Amino acid sequence: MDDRKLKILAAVVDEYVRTGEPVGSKAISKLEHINVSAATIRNDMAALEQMGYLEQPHTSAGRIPTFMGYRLYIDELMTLPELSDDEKLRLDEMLGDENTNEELLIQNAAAALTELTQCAAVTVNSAPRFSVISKVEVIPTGKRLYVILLITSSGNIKNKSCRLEFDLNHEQIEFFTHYIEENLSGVSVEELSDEMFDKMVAALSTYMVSLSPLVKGICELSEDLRHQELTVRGGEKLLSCDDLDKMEVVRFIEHKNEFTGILEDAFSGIQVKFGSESGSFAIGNSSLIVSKYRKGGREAGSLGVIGPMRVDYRKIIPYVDYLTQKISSIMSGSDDDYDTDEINP
Amino acid sequence: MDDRKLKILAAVVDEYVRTGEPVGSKAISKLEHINVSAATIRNDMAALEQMGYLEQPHTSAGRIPTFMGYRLYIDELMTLPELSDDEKLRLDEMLGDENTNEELLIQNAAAALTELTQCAAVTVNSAPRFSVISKVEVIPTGKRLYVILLITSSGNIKNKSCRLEFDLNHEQIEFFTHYIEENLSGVSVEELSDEMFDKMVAALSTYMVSLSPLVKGICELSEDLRHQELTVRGGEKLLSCDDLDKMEVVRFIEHKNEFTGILEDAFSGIQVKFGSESGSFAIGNSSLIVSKYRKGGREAGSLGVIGPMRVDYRKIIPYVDYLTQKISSIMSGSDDDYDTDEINP
DNA sequence: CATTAGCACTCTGTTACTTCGAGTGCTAAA
DNA sequence: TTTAGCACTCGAAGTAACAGAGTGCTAATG
Repeated sequence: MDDRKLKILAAVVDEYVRTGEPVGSKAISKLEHINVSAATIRNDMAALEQMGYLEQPHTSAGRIPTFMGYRLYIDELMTLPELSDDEKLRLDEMLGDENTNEELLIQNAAAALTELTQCAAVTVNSAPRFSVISKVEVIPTGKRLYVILLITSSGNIKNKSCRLEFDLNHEQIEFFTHYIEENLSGVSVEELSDEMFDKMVAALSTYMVSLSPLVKGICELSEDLRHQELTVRGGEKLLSCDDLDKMEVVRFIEHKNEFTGILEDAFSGIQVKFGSESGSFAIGNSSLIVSKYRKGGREAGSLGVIGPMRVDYRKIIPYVDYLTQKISSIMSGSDDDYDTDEINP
Repeated sequence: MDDRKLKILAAVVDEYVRTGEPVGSKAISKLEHINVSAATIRNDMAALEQMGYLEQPHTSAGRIPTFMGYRLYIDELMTLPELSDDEKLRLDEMLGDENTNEELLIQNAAAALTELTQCAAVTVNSAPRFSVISKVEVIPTGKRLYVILLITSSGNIKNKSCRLEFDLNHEQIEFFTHYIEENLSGVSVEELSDEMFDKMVAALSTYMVSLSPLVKGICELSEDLRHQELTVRGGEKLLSCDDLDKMEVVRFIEHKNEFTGILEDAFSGIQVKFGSESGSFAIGNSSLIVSKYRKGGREAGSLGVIGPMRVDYRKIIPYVDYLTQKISSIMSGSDDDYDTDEINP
């Protein structure tokens, strides 16, 4: 693989991103940093097409990058400019001051991204990989009616109303909550499984059959706890770019919560994924640029941008990068962060 | 206003809904129940256009109904066919059996509507107009950390975590919950206002300043309680009909919760609203067909369809009507319905 | 007087044809 | 190996012609 060919590929991507038109050999040859003739470029472009990095919409049109082309560009070729101090200042302002609450912080970041990139911004809260159940509480609220309260080490609280067949006395409630806490405290929310609850129901049934609705309730709450929420902001921007299928866009926005998985990937740092690359992602020809933010050293969520594949990566990536880092540092500051030792004193 | 003109207007709407093309005088004259010549119809159509019920996309095209035309058609002219037993059976099946839980019931109804009408289905839970606060609970969960629990007569439960500046002893908590319950129990959720909470903060501050975060928390919870949720299902159907602005569709789906108001109208029964009629509704040229379902005699939510204005009202209205009635009767059956007297024993 | 038949006119959508230009691949020269 | 030149291809855009649907108007009819 020629060094010049890589240079030409990068130039094609840059030009295509800039103009949106298939780019021809002549346009490339006119670029400052390219010192070969159009004919040479034509030859190289033909080779790049052979190798699968470029394609022609039709004979006698310019070339556009393929997935492989973009991939190579992003992973190896692209040079990322530093954000200027002005830009950083602007982003800081859009994010809000240090006192902004966490949810608003994320919302502001998303708003900033949509505005600056003219794409849709997406956010997800991370799966609570490290939080554990720290407290269970059962509160009578009416005739045979009880509210279960489940609190995790990360400060998440869920509740649910349960109807039993008999009323419980104080001791029974004590026994139950103790039993549950003994079995669940310290267990990571992620590890909670239906089988565990089945076992507990079985074990409790020797004591009192009618407690099983409570266990079932706790089981449902633990599902709630694992639930991740995805938000989309500025989805309408995706309609203006016509390389995206509008149906798919709407379906994505409507069923957004089914796609939390894709924003959650093992390793951290900026990631770029293409819609058609991973089978899992809904919008064909789309591109997802996303990074994680952390809170007190732990992954707390992801923030990113969805746009067409033809998008200005060199502009967007620094934005996403800066914002997630800034958010991480704000969230991990001296603010009130829930922590295990504080919850269970 | 001629009787024949009304007949012609109805025929134009019917034909336009059926074919999607502007309808001309000849097409109308061929209909069975019309016994006048095309020329006569032309005269009447010109008159109807004068009166604002019809319009021409351009000279020498057929006529299409205006908002006013649709409005008149729906309010006065349209004849609604009864659902056949087969259709009713089909709807019943799609709804699920009597044991289906309430949320699923609504989801199924929405799914049925999207499938049968090829439009988007929308649902909203009603504002909790009649529910009142029935219980307040404060639970210590950590160092200076408390969970507030708010329970309403309709079985709605909300919680929130609060950090105080000092720890509270048992008596203080007792005092606080009593104070709150005394002031709030019996008050309709709808009536809760910021001023009320301000007063309470002021009153409590003589006793203990540091309780104000708790009151603030309850205030926020009461806002949560008033929060209505709107769901859209099958929104992508709206993209295929090209009289709707795709941007507006996406914006609507993305910000759906800002539109709960429009589905909530004073009187009950089937309602048809046009996007452009009421300034409040997002999608121009759209039509909203909606009705309320009830639970135990009280409004519990609304269910309906959003489509283009050119939609088969004679088909959709009976569907929405039947489904909401059926849901009401299922929900008001012998199932476990929360009721005030059961919650506060 | 309301209704109808007839007719000239208007406007759109479609098809066929042409032209234009950008871009290519190939060949031959440097 | 690179470059200049050239014939070729293909889509986009523009034009003309045409068919068809629908109208408004006028004059005739019961």
